[in-house]
Amino acid sequence: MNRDVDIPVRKIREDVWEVPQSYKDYMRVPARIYAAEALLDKMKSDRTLQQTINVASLPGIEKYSMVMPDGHQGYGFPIGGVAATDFEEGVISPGGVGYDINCGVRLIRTNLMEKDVRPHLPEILDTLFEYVPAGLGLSGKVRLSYSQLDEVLKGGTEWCIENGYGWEEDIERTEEGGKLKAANPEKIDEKSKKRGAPQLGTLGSGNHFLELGVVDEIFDERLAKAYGIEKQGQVTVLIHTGGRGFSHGVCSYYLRSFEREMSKDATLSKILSLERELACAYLNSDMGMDYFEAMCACANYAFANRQIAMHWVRKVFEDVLRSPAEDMEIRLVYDIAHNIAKEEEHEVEGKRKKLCVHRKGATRAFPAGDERLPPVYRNIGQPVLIPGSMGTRSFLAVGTETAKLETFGSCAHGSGREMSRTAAMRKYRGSEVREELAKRNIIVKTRERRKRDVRRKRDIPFDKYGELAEEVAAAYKDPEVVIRSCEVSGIAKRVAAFRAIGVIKG
DNA sequence: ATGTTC
Repeated sequence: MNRDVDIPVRKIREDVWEVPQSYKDYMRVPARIYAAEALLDKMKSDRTLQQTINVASLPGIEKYSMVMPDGHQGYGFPIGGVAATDFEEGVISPGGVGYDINCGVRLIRTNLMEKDVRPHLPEILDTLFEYVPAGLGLSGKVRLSYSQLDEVLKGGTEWCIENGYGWEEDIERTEEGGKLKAANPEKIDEKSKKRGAPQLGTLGSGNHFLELGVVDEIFDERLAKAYGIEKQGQVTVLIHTGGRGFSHGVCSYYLRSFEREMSKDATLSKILSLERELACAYLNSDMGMDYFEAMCACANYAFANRQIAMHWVRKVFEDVLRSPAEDMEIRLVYDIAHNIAKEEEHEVEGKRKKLCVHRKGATRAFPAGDERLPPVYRNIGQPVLIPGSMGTRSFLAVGTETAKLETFGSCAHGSGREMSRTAAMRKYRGSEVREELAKRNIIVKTRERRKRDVRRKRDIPFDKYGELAEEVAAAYKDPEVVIRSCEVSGIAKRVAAFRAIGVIKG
């Protein structure tokens, strides 16, 4: 079961572990694991540790190849992987970003209380479901021409605000102001543009969701208040989605191109033979920079996607509750990317360096005082969003000095999968998952499947809510364990917890 | 994650 028990892992301190660079000759830096022992043991049952070790072979990697407490096996990099490479001499790797570029989360607060919203919950969810389509391959309500799509790719959240999809204040409450300046629409292939143009403002599938919740517990009153989180029972909204089919197309396109290019370079050829999924290109090369600029465009698309979804949340609350969004104080707390490679400066061995920080299923977590934070949060610290799964709590945390010093200002991004989708489908029935949540007063809305649309697996009976089983809480790590490990290792500090009352599941 | 197999 535990295939990686032979890897030498030594304890650095509570919930921090290290595999020395000397373990393999291709490692350029040690591998670091931020996790409680039980989480570390789970990482040994799949390829998580081996993948973290492989990432340590990337040219230009600084300090450590890291994996966060919710880490598990992914494509090339583990999900939960963090790796920073020298921007001048190092490489960029699409596997260190993921297929869903700028998949991320947005937390919204309101001044409404659970009792105000409960009676209207079914209507709110039904209406939201119309405005923010959930499921594979669907089109959104915003219709874009190709030239408008290019404007979105360059402008991100700014384009949304200029075109009536949000408030000016939403911009500074989004990581990087919702706009990566290096974005270049010309670096996107036509096929991805065609696929992505109609999908803006859609939720997608899998673990993507739009969730109405309430404040369940406040751990730090001062910070919570600064983030607009004031009391138990206060209604909040979480949106988890990313760059849709658009980003998937771009990632696939560049992975293919990278593999062809790598065989021409001796150093990169070795990486390709070690692990094909670690395709990469020097940032200081045409191919590397093309991907970087395309990836930034995808990131802007995803920021815009979540911004437009929030716009519909404001509109639906207005329509159903018959009150202006301003009066209900439907305000963005923060929007954060958790699948991205960012140009950031960090201190390495006493020197400030320009790095490419890959966060793949990992969240930026800057502490108070960081000059890159917007004025509203500069003296408070960056809000860190760690959503749970269906029926478990989600957390709002804050970045720490330890994170800044050790993990290039990064921490966990959520609970992390623990059971494969197929395994979850075999073990649980979607309808039962839905009923169990209903017993706990959590309404789940999702696209119902028709029998003829579902490719039958012989041992799994048809269920119109079948896909819900893939996202059952038991298929994920317990978020309480993940947040504890973030705190014990020192890379984040919890501020508040939320529990869901209504979920639109993608 | 994903027009769930270019």
